[in-house]
Parts: sequence; structure tokens; C-alpha cells
Amino acid sequence: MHESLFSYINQNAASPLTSDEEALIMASFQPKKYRKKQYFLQEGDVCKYVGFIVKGAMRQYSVDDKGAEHIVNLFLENWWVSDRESAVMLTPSRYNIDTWEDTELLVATVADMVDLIGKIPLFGQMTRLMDQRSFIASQRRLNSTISNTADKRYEEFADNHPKFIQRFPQHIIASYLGITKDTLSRVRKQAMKK
Amino acid sequence: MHESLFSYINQNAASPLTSDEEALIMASFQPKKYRKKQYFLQEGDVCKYVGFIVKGAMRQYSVDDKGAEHIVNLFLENWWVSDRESAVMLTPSRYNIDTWEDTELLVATVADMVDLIGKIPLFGQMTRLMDQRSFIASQRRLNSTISNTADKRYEEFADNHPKFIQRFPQHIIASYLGITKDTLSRVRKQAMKK
DNA sequence: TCCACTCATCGACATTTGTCTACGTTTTTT
DNA sequence: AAAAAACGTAGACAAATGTCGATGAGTGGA
Repeated sequence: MHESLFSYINQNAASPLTSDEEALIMASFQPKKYRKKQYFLQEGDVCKYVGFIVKGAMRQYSVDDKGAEHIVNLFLENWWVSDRESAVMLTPSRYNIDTWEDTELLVATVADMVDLIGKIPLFGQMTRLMDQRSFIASQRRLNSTISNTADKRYEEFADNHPKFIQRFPQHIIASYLGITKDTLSRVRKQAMKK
Repeated sequence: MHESLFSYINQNAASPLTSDEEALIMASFQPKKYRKKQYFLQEGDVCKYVGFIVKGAMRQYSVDDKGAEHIVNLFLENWWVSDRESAVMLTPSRYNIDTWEDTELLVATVADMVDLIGKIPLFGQMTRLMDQRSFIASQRRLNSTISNTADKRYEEFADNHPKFIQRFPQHIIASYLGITKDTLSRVRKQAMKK
């Protein structure tokens, strides 16, 4: 089960892990199974864990005054899951994270992650790359959100993330794009005509 | 002039820099002065430099098919400036970065930054923190953008970034928020009544 | 099998936001 | 000092998006 994590790390660092390093990592990450709709993190709690998705699908979202959910992030296999704001600042999270499908995770504490970054340079490189990529993806999405209308946002999204479209229902995608499910339905109808 | 950079680093790392380390850093960062409206980076170029703002104000924006500008980021004193996507991926940038006021920068090449991260652990810590903070800020803004209507976005923004409001004109703020200057004007008018 | 629930779509209507043109003021440039 | 440009606001209208209630198809659980 840890293999998918090791191969992920090896793909994202300059050289392969030694078996000692693998052992260290293995010791920090516990396999956990979540059934559909279970919480990984609840609003108000401090995020103390980081998960690596071996199999499954998850979402991160906030809930507004009216009870409406707003999807901040979607996750699939080989993605890291956590609320970084809460984990880094040690503040109560404003988000919920839960599973959308039955999901297998490798879970480590934030403290152990920091430890591994200190002990294994390759691990540090990998997390640095992961931080940078997350930021880049976030900036792209932001740019798309402030620059385009709903139809172009959906088109871009569908092109760049076909797997999300396959795995998550439309009202989730709509929320991720910052529109209502009704608007997404209209947008798709228009797009069909072409 | 390098002092503001040193004190920034010392504020964001576990222990203070040694004078050897300061010398190394000093050698990599060249002071540069930009007059208002000068480009730091143009769309299509690969971002090869990273700037630290000693004094001044800058903006990062994309330009759409119709020639409209969309503000992706605003920068003031003690902020790092670069297009991280271009710098990390070595791809042509989709953004422009220019000065909004006369600005004093400390500029290093991306290659030198990587070098410093390798040579000075404290510098690595600082950039890691900076990456994480950038991501957190980006996520917050994204959440606000997809969750709120224009008036709440502006209210939140004004509360969290009063300095931006003082230094940048309204049409820039509007673009940053993903609305037109006309809408922002209306929103402000409504807010006055309360 | 039946029931409850989720999901996507639709239409009518309300609200928000964008577009465009115009105007007066302020700021910058010549 | 004069001219030009940038800036904020305004109103009228158009377009995009949200809201709500209803429907039917599909899904999973009891």
C-alpha cells in the first residue's frame, strides 16, 4: 500500500529513496480506510493530519451563513489532502474535508511531516515542489475565475480536469467553479449545440 | 538597502543570519530602481528574476482577447515578486508584471535563489514559509471569490487589505476582485449608506 | 419490491453584474 | 499655463446568473 507513495516521491525528487528512508516514511504513514461521506477534517478543528490518497475521491469545502457549501478543492488518487492554512498556522479550520467515494489514505501527523522534511532531504524537495504546484494551480484557477464568464470557466475546467468531471456530480463541479448547478446546466446545454 | 531584506529573513526564520550568510545573499541581490509603469516581466517571456520590494507598488495581470487587464496579484513593500509558474516550470509567462509606483527592488536570478536555498538552510526555511503563505492567501481569496457576491468580496478585501485600497485606484481593485469598476462604484455607494 | 434520496433539467421570474456613453474632477504631461 | 490623460461616478439598457418550484430518471437502502 505504501508503494504508491514511494513511487510518487521518486517521481518528484532528484534521486530515488534509500530503503532506510523508505522505512522512516513507512513508519510515519498509517493506512486508513474511509467510507463515503466521512469527515477527514471538520470546520473548527485544527488540522493535525496530512493524507495521501491511494484510492478514492475527496472534497474540501466551506459552509456559508445560509448553509450552502462552496467547494474549495477536489482530490483524487495521488493527491495530498489537508487544510494547509490550519496546519501551518495552527488555527481552527474554516473548511470541512470529507470523502466523496470510499477512500484509502496514508495518513501522517503534521508534526511527523515536519520531522521527515528535516530528516530526508528528498522528502523536503518533494514537499517544496508540491507547495509550488499547489500555488501555481491555485493562481491559475483564480485567474480563470476573475477573467472568464461561467461558460469559459467550465470549458477550461473540462479540458484540464476531465477526471474530475467523470468522478464528481455536476452540482459539485458547479460549486467548485463558483456558480449554481442551474447555471452549469444551462452552460452545458449551450455547449452541446456546437 | 539590503537591510530590509535581512530583517525580513530574520523575522521569518528560526535563528538570525550569520554575517557570512548575509554576504552571500548580498552578492546575489542587485538593487534596481524602476519608474512607474515599467515592466518587470512581460507576457511570453520566461521569468528569470525574483524581486524583493524595498519600496513601491507593483501588479501582476493577464490580458484577455479583448485587451482587458485582469489583476492576479498586487504587491507592496516587503513582498516577493515573480511569476512562480513561469519560474518553476520554465514556461513563457501568461502574465505581465509592472510597477504601479516608482519602486526600489532587490533582484536576484531564479538560479541564484535556488542556489541560496541549497547553501543557506535559513533561506530555505524562509522561502518554504513564503510558499506556504502565498498558497494560503491564494486559497482564501479563491474561497471568497467563489462564495461571495461582489459587495461582500469588497467588504472582506477592504477589511483585510486596507493598504491596497490606499495605494491602488478603484479600477485596479475592481479587477483584482473580478468585477468591473462600475460595479465596484455601485457597491461602494451602497456600503456608504450604512 | 418499494421507498427515499440524489441528481440533472426546465421554466418563470428576480437580482446582479456588465456594457456603453457621458460628465466633472483631479492628476500628469507637455 | 494649457492640454491630455486618468479617475470615479452616473444612468439606461442588455446580458448573465441566481432563486424557486416542479418534474422525471436513476440509485441505493430497508
